[in-house]
Amino acid sequence: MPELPDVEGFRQVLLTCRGRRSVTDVDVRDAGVLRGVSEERLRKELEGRRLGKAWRHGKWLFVPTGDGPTLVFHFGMTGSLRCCDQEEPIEAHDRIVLTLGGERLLCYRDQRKLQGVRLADSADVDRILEGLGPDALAVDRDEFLELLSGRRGAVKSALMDQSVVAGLGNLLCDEILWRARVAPRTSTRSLSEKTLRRIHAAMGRVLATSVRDGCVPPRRSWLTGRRDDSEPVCPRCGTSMRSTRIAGRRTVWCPHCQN
DNA sequence: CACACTACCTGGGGGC
DNA sequence: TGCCCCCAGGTAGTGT
Repeated sequence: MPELPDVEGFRQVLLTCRGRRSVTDVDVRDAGVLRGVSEERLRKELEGRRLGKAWRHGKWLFVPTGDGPTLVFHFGMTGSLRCCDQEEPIEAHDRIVLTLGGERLLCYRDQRKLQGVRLADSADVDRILEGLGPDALAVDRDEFLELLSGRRGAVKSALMDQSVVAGLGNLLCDEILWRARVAPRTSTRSLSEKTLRRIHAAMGRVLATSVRDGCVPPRRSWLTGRRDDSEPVCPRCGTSMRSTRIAGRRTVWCPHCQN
């Protein structure tokens, strides 16, 4: 599920989970989501510390803990973060549950465990950021053109590459290219500057709406709202949409609008 | 270096 | 009903 807009929503969950209460309990219900940190160390480092102001880069979420290490979340394809009262039931996929201020629960839920939770010192944080391009929400037009220049492969592959631009995932890329009327397999190198600008503009609009909604909205007027139909048609022109695999991911596009 | 492909996990759905 | 295979909004590792 989580692409930039979803993770931005999880950041809001942290910011609004009743201020910055200190961690009073750390319940690791499935150590399979811990990356490079033991259950014992996670508990030791977090208990008694206050969660600072969360920040996000691409699909990564960073939570400083006062003078301690930074708590780092990545949500893979199925992760989420929620804040609830202690009375609410813990579900099977709630892998880590933090108690804040003795009363609120912060639950890291993730079915597939493709990614996970880690503790990072500042060097670790730098290492993560080094592998990422600029955040998709912060890339201006000129920088976008620069980032995509010299790329040979499919434009969708370039947009999906987190080291180029951070935050775009499979749904966002299809949505952006559909809105910009560019076929996903088009070689990046063959795109005119004008077309690249159109993609950048589409990225901005798609992200703005998606961040507001906390996800890429499955509206019927969007490609995302059609892609799971048994026989999807383009919301713009009614043409049957095509489906293929690019960069290992299912890719849906309109052969009429996007070419 | 740029790119493509697979493995890593779990669970839901379709076909037989 | 059970089993098997495929698929799913991500990334790291490996090979070309």
